[in-house]
Amino acid sequence: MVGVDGIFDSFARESIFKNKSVLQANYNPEIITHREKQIDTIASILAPCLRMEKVSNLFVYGKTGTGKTLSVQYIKEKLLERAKAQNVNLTIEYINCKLKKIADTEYRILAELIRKLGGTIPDTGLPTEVVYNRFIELLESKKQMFILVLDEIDQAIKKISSDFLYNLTRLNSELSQTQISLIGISNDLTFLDNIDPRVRSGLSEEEVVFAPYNAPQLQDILKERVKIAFRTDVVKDGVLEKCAALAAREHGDARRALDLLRIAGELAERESKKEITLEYIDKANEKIERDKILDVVETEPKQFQLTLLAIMNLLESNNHPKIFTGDIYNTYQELCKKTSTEILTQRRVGDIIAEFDMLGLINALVISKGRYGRTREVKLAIPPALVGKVKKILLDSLAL
DNA sequence: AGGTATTCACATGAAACTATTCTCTGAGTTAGG
DNA sequence: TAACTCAGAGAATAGTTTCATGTGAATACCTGT
Repeated sequence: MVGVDGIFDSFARESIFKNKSVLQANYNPEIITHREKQIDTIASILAPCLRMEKVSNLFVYGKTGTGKTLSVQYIKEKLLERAKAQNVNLTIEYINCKLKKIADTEYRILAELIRKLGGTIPDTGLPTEVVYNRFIELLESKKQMFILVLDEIDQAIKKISSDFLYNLTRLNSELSQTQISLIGISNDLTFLDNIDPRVRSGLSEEEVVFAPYNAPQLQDILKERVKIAFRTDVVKDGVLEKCAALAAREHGDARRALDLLRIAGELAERESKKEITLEYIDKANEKIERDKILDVVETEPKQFQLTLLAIMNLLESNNHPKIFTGDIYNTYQELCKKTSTEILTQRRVGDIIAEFDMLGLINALVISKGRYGRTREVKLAIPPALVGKVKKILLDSLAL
């Protein structure tokens, strides 16, 4: 252990970082490498707004970390600059629909918009229709072009019905002063397939796809940032390439590549090293995985923790590596009695198991055992090195 | 042996319910003129 | 009479229950050889 003074000392020394924020997620670079084509396309689609002409609704697809949000934000800034210079009354609002408690329902998205436009609206208690009316009122208060960017729109539509989008596209007919256009950003490429065709045609008049970066492209991106982020000679040979390769494996996620580099840097610095070597990338990779898992396990509500513990206990006692929903439910019930928690229905526990699958803590595969029914076959996806720690967290937090 | 028909043990979906938190409204109350 | 208080009605939301329907393939059950 270094001790508190030691920690402060190592921070007082010269950092290997020159400007760490460059590697953080919210950083907006001057130039967006390898996205020129998409940016041009989007720009040409949106350009008519500078002449106060209605802009086509636009849909942007691409996996996480492919630069969708970054590109759209970039164009937004440029457009606003230009609009100001040309005296065009243009408003562009960006809303991330995934943010819990802020914009993940119809009501909240509208409320957030109203706030951004300078209105006030309570968090709850009002009929949604009232919120609509206030929104329209605000829009109509002056003549303007309004572009609404809805990021991670697929997340929101899973919860809200697609009527919401329909209403938005239809809003123009109720507006006399304002022209409103939508830009939807989605991680899910199949998203548009499962929504109402009426909505689809209105919504996605134009589409732009962001393909995943490949490893060389990721390297280029990293190179750009490394120049600004680190002091010279901090990043050893092969480090960039490795970051890029690891991230390319994760569907070309640039964010992941940058995270790897940043955390590797932090780890190296913590050990008061002057350079980042390959081993730190491996450590960073592990740390990212570990933190993600531990964070999920810790913050999950009680019933989820009980379910997870049931799964882990079963896998431990049972030599077969295969366990099924029914077994889990039985063990879960026992655990509930032991902790005097109320027992949820099997229906619900089934959903909880499905959610763990989504989170990547387990692998659950729906199989048919023929005469013996249909069920999920569950395997733990937590790395063995972490199992002990996860279990301890569960036992602690459940006071067992 | 080969072909159907059953059947299990859940999965998956939709709707309804519950508890909580919050707004708005209007009746009743209060205090000052 | 104007301002204030406060209870009740109505909303949104998250988490759940209830009810209903779906489903893939191992078996049971035929059927004719």
